[in-house]
Amino acid sequence: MAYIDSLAALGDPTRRAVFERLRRGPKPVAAIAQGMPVSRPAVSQHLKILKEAGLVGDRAEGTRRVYYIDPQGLAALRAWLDRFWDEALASFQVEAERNDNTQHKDSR
Amino acid sequence: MAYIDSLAALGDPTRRAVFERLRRGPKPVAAIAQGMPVSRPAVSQHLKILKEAGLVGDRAEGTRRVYYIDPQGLAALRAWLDRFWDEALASFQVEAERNDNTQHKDSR
DNA sequence: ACTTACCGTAAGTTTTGGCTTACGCTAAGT
DNA sequence: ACTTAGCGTAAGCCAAAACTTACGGTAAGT
Repeated sequence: MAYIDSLAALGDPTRRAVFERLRRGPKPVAAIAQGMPVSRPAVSQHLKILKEAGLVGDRAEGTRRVYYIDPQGLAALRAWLDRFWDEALASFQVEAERNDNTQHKDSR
Repeated sequence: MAYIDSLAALGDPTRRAVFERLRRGPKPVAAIAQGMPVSRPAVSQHLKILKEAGLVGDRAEGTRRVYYIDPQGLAALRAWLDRFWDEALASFQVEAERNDNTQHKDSR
């Protein structure tokens, strides 16, 4: 259940900020931490969690570590959300019809 | 930015469990808390946060409060995710082409 | 009217988890 | 070889937040 870790990971504001900084393309850690209100080690810790959640990947590039968004993690989250959406909407529909049947007299 | 609150809300495991119990349709609080490892007041507090995030709605039904999933909250989350998906995939594509250009000699 | 079922909220406690500082490792440059 | 840049990890601290117990309030049933 990768979507579970994804939601837990994206639940934190700073972690979401880290994640969104990779939206435009891969970045080394120092570049991500640049201008952020937290220290670089803090960013590293967040990246670790994001990686465990399958949301980002990393590669070594000399002495620096370049992180990038892993489309698979996003895909898993999207899949969960879509499935949830369908089910919720279906039950919503069912209940709407149920209300139509029970209220015979008046619209309002 | 409703999606922010949505992600923060769904970040907690028990809150996600509460939310998922409403997937099949509306339920009163006691029914939601039924069989959960936490107390009923805890569930109430989680429902409050889910409501503030726009993920659930509630209506009074006699002495009980029936909670249900609010499609709008899910829609906001989906919108954010889709937008993010597009951007991330685009930058991913760009980088893939960049790699093709820099490696002239050999595949792999 | 009295009781009971159902629920929200307050207060207080405990636990989670995010952050910093300190340290160690590897790769590259001189 | 020595230095420097770039990161990851450990230890410890602290604030946020999740949970429990206790209480009060409303609606329905008797």
